Amino acid sequence: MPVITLPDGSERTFDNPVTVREVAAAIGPGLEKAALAGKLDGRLVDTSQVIDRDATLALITERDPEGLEIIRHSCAHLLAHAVKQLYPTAQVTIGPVIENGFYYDFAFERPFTPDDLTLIEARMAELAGRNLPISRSVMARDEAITFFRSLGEEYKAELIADIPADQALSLYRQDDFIDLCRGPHVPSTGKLKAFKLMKVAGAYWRGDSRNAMLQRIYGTAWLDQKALKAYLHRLEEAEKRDHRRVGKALDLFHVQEEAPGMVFWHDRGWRIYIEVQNYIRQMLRERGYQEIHTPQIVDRSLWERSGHWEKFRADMFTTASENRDYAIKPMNCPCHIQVYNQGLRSYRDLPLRLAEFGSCHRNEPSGTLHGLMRVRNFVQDDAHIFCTEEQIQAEVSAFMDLLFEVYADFGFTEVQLALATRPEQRVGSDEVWDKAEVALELALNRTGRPWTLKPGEGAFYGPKIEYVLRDCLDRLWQCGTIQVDFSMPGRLDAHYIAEDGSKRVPVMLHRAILGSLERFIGILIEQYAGALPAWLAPTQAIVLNITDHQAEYAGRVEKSLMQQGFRVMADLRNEKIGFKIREHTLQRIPYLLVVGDREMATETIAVRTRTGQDLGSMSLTAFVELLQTAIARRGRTE
RNA sequence: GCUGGCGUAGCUCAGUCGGUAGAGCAACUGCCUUGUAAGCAGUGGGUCGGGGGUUCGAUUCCCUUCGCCAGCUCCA
Repeated sequence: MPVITLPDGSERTFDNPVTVREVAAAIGPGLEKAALAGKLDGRLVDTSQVIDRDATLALITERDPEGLEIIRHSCAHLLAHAVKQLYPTAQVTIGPVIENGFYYDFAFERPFTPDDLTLIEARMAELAGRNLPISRSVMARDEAITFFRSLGEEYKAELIADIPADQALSLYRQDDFIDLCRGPHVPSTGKLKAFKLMKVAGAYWRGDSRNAMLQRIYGTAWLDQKALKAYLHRLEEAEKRDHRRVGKALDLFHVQEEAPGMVFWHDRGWRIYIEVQNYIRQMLRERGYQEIHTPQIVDRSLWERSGHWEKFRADMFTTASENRDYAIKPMNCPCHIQVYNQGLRSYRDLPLRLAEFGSCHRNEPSGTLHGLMRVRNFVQDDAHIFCTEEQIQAEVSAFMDLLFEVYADFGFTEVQLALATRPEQRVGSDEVWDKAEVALELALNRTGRPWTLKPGEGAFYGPKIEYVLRDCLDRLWQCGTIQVDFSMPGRLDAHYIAEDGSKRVPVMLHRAILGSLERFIGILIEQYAGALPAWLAPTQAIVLNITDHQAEYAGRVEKSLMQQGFRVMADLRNEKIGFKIREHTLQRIPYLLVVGDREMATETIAVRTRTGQDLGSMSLTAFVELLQTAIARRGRTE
């Protein structure tokens, strides 16, 4: 005699056990039709779920966020169903929901081609059109292993073997296709109305590179065709912002075969680079950092002492001269300790903050290189803070304040924060780890921002906080970081004399705000789609004459602005003004200064923005003021 | 590094079921002296990523190598 409590608080009593679908039907036929699943006492279940005792129930439809997730999950099954029909020898593995869609991994004797995807998608549409009922059943674990073995599904059997023996498993069947799945699923395939297969790529079985490589088919799924189209359109728009495309169009940088993963910065890109660097340089100075500069190439013996030679040799570029082996530095810290070690340090010197725009080389695997985002040669806004254990907390907090201030100046407010804690393999006592992890956690909580925990993902020498930004295609890139290091100062003989006269080893904090300047600029380019704010724009204003007659005046305007410290150019070509405006607007120059006879006569300039706004004619002084205001605002919008 | 796809003019791309290539934009030359997102005409430009093989003949087919793209793994 179950009593069902609905989300609005109302109760319905049934004489016999009922299914979720029957409850929906009792409320109304429209709801019965719309129900995709139920939420029974907070747990997502199928509409076929039988309820035999009192419970709270919410019906899940397209309007609930869970509804779309279930649709995507069922789409993954539909994909597997279609693949098994078309290619019976393919083996199914897993098919989870991801952001914007789903994927399914298959083991198959030959690669899937784009033509295969077309066929598979067509079969999916056909199966969806037949509105096949999806039914759930339960099977004992060992029985399930035998069952999937008999189907030749070895991967599935392996997955099930990892589940405790006493546990019963749920199976989902649609037509001739049966898959192991926790569920829930939509009641029938007709609920799947808007999906598209996107791409096929390799993926290791169980995410382990020692395992076989499977084929992963990615798809996207939405509530209706309109939402699907909107998503595809969004993707196209995002691709237009891709920093590799924009970097070429705006003549910022290039890469070429002879130097894979290393950037040739052109004048315009380098102006951005310098501007970013100088900004950070100033911020660090104001906060008590010293800027130093250390060698690119250092003898092997230092890397042996630091531990890099043993652990990361394959990832370092090396060179040799006169019977000595060298490594091109992959990071700056060992060199910074050398600077620290010059002279005897006192506790009064701490915290000592050493910063460097150090150019590092790491021999990253070829498959991981990606435009400016993942390169083999990069410059970090790197610094190492040498301090006592007691100072960790204050230094981390001060760093966080600085970091958010800097990110805000660049217009980034959405930052993902994560704390990576002690890994299995580590150095240092648990006591010290406790202290460091607590210090980082306190600093995170103090921000009032959400953060995630990554247990066991800290470095072997200490825990760290990661600051992650997204690119235009929703890929995540770590930019800032702060890491506590208990190991390296000791390995490289760093000491200070404490208040009581004893000799102690300092703690070292590795920290960066932008991380790699290359990556950060890549993200900036995408953030602004190339239209960088005035303070970063390679060219802040361009003077355009209408005819040769104003060439001399235009030159004077250019020179005056240049002498006042602005990045300005003049375009005196014999072209129509419309042509010039189009070209420089596409080059994303913030201000276009048009000078014709009228302006020349009145000693003014006609100002137009790259967004097409006409600011009218004004004196040069008025424009300088306007430009200065824009520059001072940096990337902040308020 | 792994799996798959791709590599044609400065750029974006077409093409060749094997007979040494084409468009638009850009560049160059000339005309036009122009008022807020493309003025007109003409000209030049490619060892079709590199190497090897098959063939009378390869940009096209095969092998190999490098790079790029997508994803996976990795990222001190």
